[in-house]
Amino acid sequence: MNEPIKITLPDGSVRELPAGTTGLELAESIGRGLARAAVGIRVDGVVQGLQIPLGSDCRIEIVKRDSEEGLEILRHSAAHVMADAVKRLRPGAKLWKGPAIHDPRYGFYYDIDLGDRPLAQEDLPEIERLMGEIVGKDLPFVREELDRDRATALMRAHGEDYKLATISKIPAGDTISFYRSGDFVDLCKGPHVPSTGRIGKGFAVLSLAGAYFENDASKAMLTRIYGHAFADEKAMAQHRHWLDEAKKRDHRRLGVDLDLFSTMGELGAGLVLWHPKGGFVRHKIEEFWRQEHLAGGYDIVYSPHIARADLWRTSGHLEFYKDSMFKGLDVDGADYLLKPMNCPFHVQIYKSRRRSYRDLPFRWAELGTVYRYEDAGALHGLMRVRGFTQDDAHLFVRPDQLESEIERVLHFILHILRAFGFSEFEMNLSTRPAKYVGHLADWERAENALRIALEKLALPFQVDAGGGAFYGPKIDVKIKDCLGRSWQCSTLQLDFNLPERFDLEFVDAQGGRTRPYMLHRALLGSLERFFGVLIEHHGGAFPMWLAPVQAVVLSVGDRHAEFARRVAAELVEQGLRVVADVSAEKVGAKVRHHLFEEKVPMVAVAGDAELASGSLAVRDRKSGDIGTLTVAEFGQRLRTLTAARG
RNA sequence: GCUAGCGUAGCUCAACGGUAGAGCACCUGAUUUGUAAUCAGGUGGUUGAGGGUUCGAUUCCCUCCGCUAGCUCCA
Repeated sequence: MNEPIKITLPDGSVRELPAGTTGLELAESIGRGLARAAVGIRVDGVVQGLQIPLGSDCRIEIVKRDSEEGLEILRHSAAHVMADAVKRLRPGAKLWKGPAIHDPRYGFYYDIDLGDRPLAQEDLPEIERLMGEIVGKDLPFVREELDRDRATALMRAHGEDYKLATISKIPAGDTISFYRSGDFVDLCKGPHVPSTGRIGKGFAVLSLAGAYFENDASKAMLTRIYGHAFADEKAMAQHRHWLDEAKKRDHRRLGVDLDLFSTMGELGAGLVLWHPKGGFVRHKIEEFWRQEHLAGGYDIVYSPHIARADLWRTSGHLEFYKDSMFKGLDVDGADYLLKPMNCPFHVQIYKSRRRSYRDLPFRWAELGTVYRYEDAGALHGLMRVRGFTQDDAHLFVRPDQLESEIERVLHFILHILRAFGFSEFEMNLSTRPAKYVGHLADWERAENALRIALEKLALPFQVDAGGGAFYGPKIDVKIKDCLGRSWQCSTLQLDFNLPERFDLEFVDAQGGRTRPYMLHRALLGSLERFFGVLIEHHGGAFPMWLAPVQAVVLSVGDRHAEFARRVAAELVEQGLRVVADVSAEKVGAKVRHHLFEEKVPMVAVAGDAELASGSLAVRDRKSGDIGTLTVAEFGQRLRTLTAARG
């Protein structure tokens, strides 16, 4: 019998068990329910597999399958089982790697080289079925540690070329471990569930894609198979429901259904047509944006879509972003380029005359349409396009104004985003990368100013050390939509490059020349993209202030048509967006069409009773029947909701 | 750009070597309707484009364009 060891449980109680007891045996000794839910064990803070024997006194915590770490173990183990299933289906398949991932959409994947026998979407159910068989056999996951030579020999024997590459990258002295489940063996650090049965029934094989070996576009393209696994079938079903919900809110779908916008091959990929309804929403967004900017101390500027190549040479864009700029236009023998950014123009406005310290800061904003040659494969609906309008602004500030201007911009960003119904944000500070321009002292000061501004906001933020652009540090703001997905929209960036390249200066109080700090910022980012996010967030049902049609007056029969038209016209005269539907349809069909297909916020029925009393029977898309309102009350209600931006 | 897949009427889909069909939408007519689909009739497609194989191509092959899922990229 082994020496007893002392095991401290999370509640502080201590158990004595023989050394060599496995985590699973320990869990069983605590309780059967716990043992059933266990997928791993945290030993002195480190998560490991339940099959590993405990060697000495330790503090432990059982990792349950529905915890974040538990799910990771579950998903990672499911990835192994999936690879096992794929190898049964395609015996020559070579594995690369198959981790669990943190993404609301996917749980795990495995990158596999299938040679000349690729898998198709139709093969996924078969993979899932084979996984079910392997889970049903409840094969134990057995950990093996091998020295480098044996490890290499084992993988060579299995024809796992990619694993050989991985082994060669494992530093000398590190443990090389494998996990076996039945005949399947995989190079893997672990941890894994004790046996395949523990994966349970809450898993699915979801999709196929390509992925480069070692994430390098110059290397072989492997097949990536995505799957998901949850603690139980119910959670898996909920996830499927989430996927359905996301599909229903897809802005590309809603763009067609609600006639908001289109992109079509006839124009060229990644170019957007805003239809009247989408155009109206954009008009409202822009109207609000201009109003807030003017109130917020900005001046509005405009700049052209093209400029001489020289400008882009001076700015450095041609040097750094040539591949993503559209090819030049020949204008009377001179080379002109479509603008990928607005900043050089704003810089030129700055340079158009001598600037005094008394006039700074300048805050110049523009809804500037830019063109970027994005990779064809990167294009996606409105989210990633080749022509889009940035809600751009550039600030030229005196050194002593830097901190206060940064703070001001951050407040402004949140103010604007909140107006669109977003309330959750993720802030990210990106600092100096290895390759940078400008002076170290400027970088440090700027990073400090950004950090302090973030701290003052009292919103949590992440630091991406070294993640800044070569020309300056930045803060990015992501918004969370109603499905919990985050979208990067706002950005605030310092620029130490352009002021230098264009030799910007102002006359300071001593009559000397001083270089201003330059800040770029965008709030919505791209109007196209923001519109896409807005469509998905609201599921196409825009809030009253943005809705292209705010209400429809429905006549019950022909004798109410004139009344319905008159009421609609009256409300339109009051500045509301109301139309009458006097078609020969039943009321039910009209309600269905306007409220649920067109997603109009309100309908108002005009029948005999309403005609007699000059009122309307109002129904709200969200809250249902509101009752009878006079025409004046109805108009007032619409106005109130519009003003509330609700 | 890369890998895989897809492209048939405005939308959703059928036909898969033998000159293209349904539902919805749209138009017309009937119905006069009270809160999630009234009925009938009709219009509508050189099957993304071009080339090839074939007696014959929406169907098979090639190129291009576009789209989708990822990967790479994203000032």
